[in-house]
Amino acid sequence: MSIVKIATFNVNSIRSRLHIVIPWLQQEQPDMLCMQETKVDNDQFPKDPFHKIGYTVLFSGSPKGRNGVALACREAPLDYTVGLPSEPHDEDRIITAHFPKLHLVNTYVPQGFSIDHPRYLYKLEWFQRLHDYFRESFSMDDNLLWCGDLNIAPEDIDVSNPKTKKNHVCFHEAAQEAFRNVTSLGFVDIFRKHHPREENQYSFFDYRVADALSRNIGWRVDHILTSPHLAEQSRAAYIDRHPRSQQKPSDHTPLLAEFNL
DNA sequence: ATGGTAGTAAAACTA
Repeated sequence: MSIVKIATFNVNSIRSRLHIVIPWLQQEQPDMLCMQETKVDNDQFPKDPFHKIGYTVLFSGSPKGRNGVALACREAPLDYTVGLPSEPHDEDRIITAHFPKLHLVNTYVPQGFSIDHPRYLYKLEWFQRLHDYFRESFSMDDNLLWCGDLNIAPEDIDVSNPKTKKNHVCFHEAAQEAFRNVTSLGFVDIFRKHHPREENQYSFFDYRVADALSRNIGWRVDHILTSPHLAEQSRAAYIDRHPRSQQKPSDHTPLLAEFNL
């Protein structure tokens, strides 16, 4: 049995965040780092810096220069796929990797723009398509882990001023319901398991809010969720605010979880 | 109540 450390981090452009991500990996030494919003097409992904510090890196971007997901790991997976099985595949939003001891799904869920916009409907449908993917392609009796920037704060406790955010696409009731529909398959929120009812724990701080970090005005929209059996093997979960204090930080900060596997 | 910043890129568009 060994400790397996898994992290998720919306890097908001991997090329602009290498000065944070590479030293952070060397210091924290997670077994797997799931990244979102890499904002780079596959032919331009900076894989050499990861290889030089002993990490394999898988990635799935697109020519659009937005979205993009990646997975850095100390040991390469048995195999991996990108995209959802249903149309449109959104290969720049989801990467699935199969390891000997667990199955990992790293997602960048659509943000939604505004609750009266077609992109919000797309977000709600995306959660449903993800639900169908989990139900059809995985067993909740396996060690299954779903993580990433899920663009949803599940409850009032997960945002600074819940009363002012009821119509925000990352807090609106319909989005919360669509998210709960996925977690109802049996997913356990690993951060909440270890910090029940703990307030002021956020993973996203809007650049446009002055001094958001020091005033702790943020959102908990990045998550690590697992099947019940894997949750029983979790030993810790924590948000690492340190990278948010670096030069040119991402607007998100890493979330980590440790498991006895 | 609006707009605030940072990324992609090369003017808006996205978050």
